Amino acid sequence: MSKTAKRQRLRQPVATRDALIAAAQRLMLQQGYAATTVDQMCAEAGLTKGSFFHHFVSKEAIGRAAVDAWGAMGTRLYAQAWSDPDADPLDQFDRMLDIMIGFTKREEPCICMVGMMAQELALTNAGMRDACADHLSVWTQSVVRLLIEAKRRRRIAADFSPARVGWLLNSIWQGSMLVAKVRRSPAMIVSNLELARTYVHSLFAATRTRKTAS
Amino acid sequence: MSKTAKRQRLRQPVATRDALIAAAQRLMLQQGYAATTVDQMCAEAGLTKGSFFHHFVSKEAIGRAAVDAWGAMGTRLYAQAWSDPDADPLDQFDRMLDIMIGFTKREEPCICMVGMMAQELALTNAGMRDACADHLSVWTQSVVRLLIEAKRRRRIAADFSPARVGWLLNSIWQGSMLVAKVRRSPAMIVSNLELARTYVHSLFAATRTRKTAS
Amino acid sequence: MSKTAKRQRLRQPVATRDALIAAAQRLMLQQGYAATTVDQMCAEAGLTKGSFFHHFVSKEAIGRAAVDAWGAMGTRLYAQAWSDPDADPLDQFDRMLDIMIGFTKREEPCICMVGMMAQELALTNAGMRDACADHLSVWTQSVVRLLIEAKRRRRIAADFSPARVGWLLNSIWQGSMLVAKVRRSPAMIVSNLELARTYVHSLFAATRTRKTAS
Amino acid sequence: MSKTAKRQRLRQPVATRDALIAAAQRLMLQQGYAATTVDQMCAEAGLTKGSFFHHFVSKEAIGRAAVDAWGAMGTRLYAQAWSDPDADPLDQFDRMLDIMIGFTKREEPCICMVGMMAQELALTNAGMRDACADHLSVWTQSVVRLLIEAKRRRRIAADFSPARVGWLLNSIWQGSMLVAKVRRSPAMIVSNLELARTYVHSLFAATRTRKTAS
DNA sequence: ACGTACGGGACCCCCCGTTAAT
DNA sequence: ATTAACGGGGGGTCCCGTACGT
Repeated sequence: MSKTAKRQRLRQPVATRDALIAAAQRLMLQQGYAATTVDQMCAEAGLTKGSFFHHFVSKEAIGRAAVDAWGAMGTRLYAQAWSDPDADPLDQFDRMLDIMIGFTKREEPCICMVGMMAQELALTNAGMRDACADHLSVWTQSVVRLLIEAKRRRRIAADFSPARVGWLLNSIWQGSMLVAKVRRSPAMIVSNLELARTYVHSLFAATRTRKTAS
Repeated sequence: MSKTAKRQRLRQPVATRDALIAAAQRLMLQQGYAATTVDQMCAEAGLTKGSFFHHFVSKEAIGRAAVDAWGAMGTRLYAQAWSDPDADPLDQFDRMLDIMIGFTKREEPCICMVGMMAQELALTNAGMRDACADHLSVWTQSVVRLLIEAKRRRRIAADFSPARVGWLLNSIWQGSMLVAKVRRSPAMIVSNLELARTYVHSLFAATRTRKTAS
Repeated sequence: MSKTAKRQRLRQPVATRDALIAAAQRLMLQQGYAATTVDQMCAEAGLTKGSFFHHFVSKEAIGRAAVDAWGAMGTRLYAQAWSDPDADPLDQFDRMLDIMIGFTKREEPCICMVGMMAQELALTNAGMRDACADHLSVWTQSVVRLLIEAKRRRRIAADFSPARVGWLLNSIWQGSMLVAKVRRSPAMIVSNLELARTYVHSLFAATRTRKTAS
Repeated sequence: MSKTAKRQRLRQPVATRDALIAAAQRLMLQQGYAATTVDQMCAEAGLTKGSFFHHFVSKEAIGRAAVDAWGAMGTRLYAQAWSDPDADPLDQFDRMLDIMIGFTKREEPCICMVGMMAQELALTNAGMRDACADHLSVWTQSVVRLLIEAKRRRRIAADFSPARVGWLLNSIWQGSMLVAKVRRSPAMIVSNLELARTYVHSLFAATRTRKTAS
């Protein structure tokens, strides 16, 4: 009894797996993929290496799982912005920016797992590269959809390509986190997001505040 | 004879050192810092590992030297844009964007050593982080100077902070390279840079043609 | 098959660990600490280097374990001399000297692991130094206890300090092994021990034969 | 001019050689032979490795030179004790012990280069072993000569072998330095030497103080 | 006499993954 | 599901020694 009890810590494979993924995210966000060792992840999750390879066939596998979990988390996070499909597209866009800004206020430095893995592994690990591309696309497509919808509903100041603007916004977001990390200036991320907000609004003829006021 | 056959290299320490740095840049741009081994760099430079540590005291040292060399290279590259101090600031800005666009047309994927090292090491290597921050600042400051000068010479559409815009542009540049890498879409970098160009121009009331008129 | 052929060892961690310690003792006694490599110890123990660090966190750790094992072995060896607490202290002392003399008759050169590590590492490795000091103290204290007891039971020729004499004896023992090693003269150790025996006896007024008379 | 001046630091090959030997002694006394690197010795002596191998063909060569220099130094030191060949042998012996005791009072820990190298290298380096044996013999023979002379001049309490006692004394001296190093107790060396003094005096019928008094 | 560039090698450490057992 | 023991195989570092200028 006591022996078997001691031996099997949880018997909750899902929880154990999630703990490993969380450990992978923490460590890889901090150190990158290559510098993070399986032993470190095991230590963080409180188990041993033999157990690790029961849940993940390789280090690469947990890396993939960690980015995928991160992508899903991001999708859930942003989903709050467009939970109301009838809301004004620009309002939804603003809510999304606010969510991003909120993300920068956390204690940990504002880093994106997808951006980390993309930068480090894109040229050497095609699977990881494509996974990162997919996660970035999901978010970008949401923005593009918003912009298309806004174009339909509003007058535009000058024509623009929603897809191009969507990718620009994603690039700004990723680049801001990167640059802010070395500068240790989370405030710069907010600054960049606000400039992006103004930019997007400027694409449309009437500013939103005026529109709602009118 | 057979012993003396395995002669030393060229007795050109500077060339050897430069070869090592070039190898470090090539490999680290491709694989990242941690995944790049000293053996790989030596093989690329045609040197033995025993000799490596005569030129660099550690792997970290060559990493630093490689980013610093990259930073200097970038500074030289951009310097062409503002070689003529009397030129119109916005023209200089456009030339700089053209240089960047030209950079994306090379055969190798468009990656920045500073951005790579920053992403991977900012949180674990303070020295590298600060070096990267310095290199980013140098370039940003050049842009900021241009914007300040442009503000003085031209009418502006709406007030803006040159510093904030400068960092936004740098974030766009870094983020574009990051995102383009996973998407394998160098065209997206050009798209983003063109949008940035339009954005900056839009900050000023008068078009550039007026300047020539004045 | 061919893969499973290279099976793991015996799955006897204790035996493996002991084999490693024995290998460490053999090699370090022969070559010293610094000149002994982890590879050599693994080869002697029939283990691979990769496995070594599962049992010992570092080379220093196995060095410590090896001296501690040596110290324990010595304590067991000497314990035979004072197994009978009622025996005459000088008889016990003589038995101890006989045990030492027996130690010099083995095939291997008569060397003490504690003395080896002490000489080489005392000034650069405080942990090892203190461990060696402890092992030396244990043995010295046993001798000191004997001398104190002998003083109580016998008349002394002239007053002496048991502690000082105890450390002198230990110094003779260690110094004899050292000098005998370079002279390749184990006989000298015996000679020194016999002189030490006579010296200790001379500290007491009555010969041992009187004791049996009393 | 200035170039050649800078290039050849001393043009005093003997001084440079001596500086290297002194560095070797300092470092090897501290760390042992194997742990001392050629680079360390060069740094201590203020020159570079290329120059080192001009003076010594190998690391082993400087090791030998260092022990030989140490042996010669010891011989000079002890020679003060028997500078007057007509003096009483036991007085010369006492002076020698006083010189040894003086040696323990220095700031550095009391260590003997010969004992260090002997302990570490006796079983792996026959040349070094024999060199150490020679240096130990030289000193022992001086003591033996003293004891033989004393036996001729004085009445002895009981017969003894000068050679055996000479080697015992040397063993005490070496063992005391070894044990004192780990115990960080230079006082123990003095204690041991004083006990040795008393022991040697006890070999002769009349104590010296009485003899001079009478 | 002395310095610099370099070669070859190996040392300690550790890393990813597997196997057998519980 | 979880663990400990273990295997290969580098990774970074450094070490001793040499060749070759000056």
